[in-house]
Amino acid sequence: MTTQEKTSNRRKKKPNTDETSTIAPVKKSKTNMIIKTIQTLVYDLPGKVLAQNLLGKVLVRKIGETTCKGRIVETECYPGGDDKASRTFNGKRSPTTEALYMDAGTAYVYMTYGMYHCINISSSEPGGGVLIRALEPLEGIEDMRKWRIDKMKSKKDIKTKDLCNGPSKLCTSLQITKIDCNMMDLKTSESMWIEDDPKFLVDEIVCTSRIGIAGAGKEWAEKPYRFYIYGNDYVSKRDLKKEEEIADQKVS
DNA sequence: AGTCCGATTCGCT
DNA sequence: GCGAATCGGACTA
Repeated sequence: MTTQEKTSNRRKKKPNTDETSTIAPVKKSKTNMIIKTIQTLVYDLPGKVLAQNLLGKVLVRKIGETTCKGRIVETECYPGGDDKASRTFNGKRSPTTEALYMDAGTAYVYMTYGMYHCINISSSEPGGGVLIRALEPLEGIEDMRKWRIDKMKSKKDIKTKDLCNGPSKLCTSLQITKIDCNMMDLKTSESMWIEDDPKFLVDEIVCTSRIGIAGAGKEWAEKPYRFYIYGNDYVSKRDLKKEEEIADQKVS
């Protein structure tokens, strides 16, 4: 099957209307073959739910003939409204944040520190989005490495583990830029989308505070709006104390 | 027109 | 661990 055929199949799938799960039900036919009803992901959910649902899913990026894939292992939600850390705090609108007010499942890509990009996926709240903070590289790894090293002065080698363990690292690795990807509809785009991976089970989710938003003040900086896959080695910053607590619970 | 600053990363100490 | 890099856009006057 060509990649184009795969893409067209993917787009024919029916949307999942069950808000509590995005895992496809597995049915058995008369011949006892397993028929899997693969569904497109549901994006129209509150950021806090979407952020957790996205864990374990696979972000796919096509650049020309190259396909890169990475499993989403770390996210943060920025729900807007009274969240001071959100760029859409108090419903503030500007040309740059417009993607966050668009249909859930729209990519919001912005430049930060004058040289890096970050990607969010808009959620159901007006002005709400989920930041993708880290991926486990799965496919196209050598291309990711090449693009990352190209951008560095030192040109020194990068371990696979370090290719996508940060929001701007993953954008560089997957060539996600504002000019190419902002306002992209991930439900219909042919160059970037998210796939379910029903074989991959998220064992446990670690929930902790968001990173790099001290300026928003203590109350909002401490909100438990960051989520990552427990024990995962591709996460940008692990909270080992939280992980220990989870480990203790598992034992008892 | 001028100022200020960031949802980060890199390279060096 | 710390400071520099680097620039678009929001905000002020």
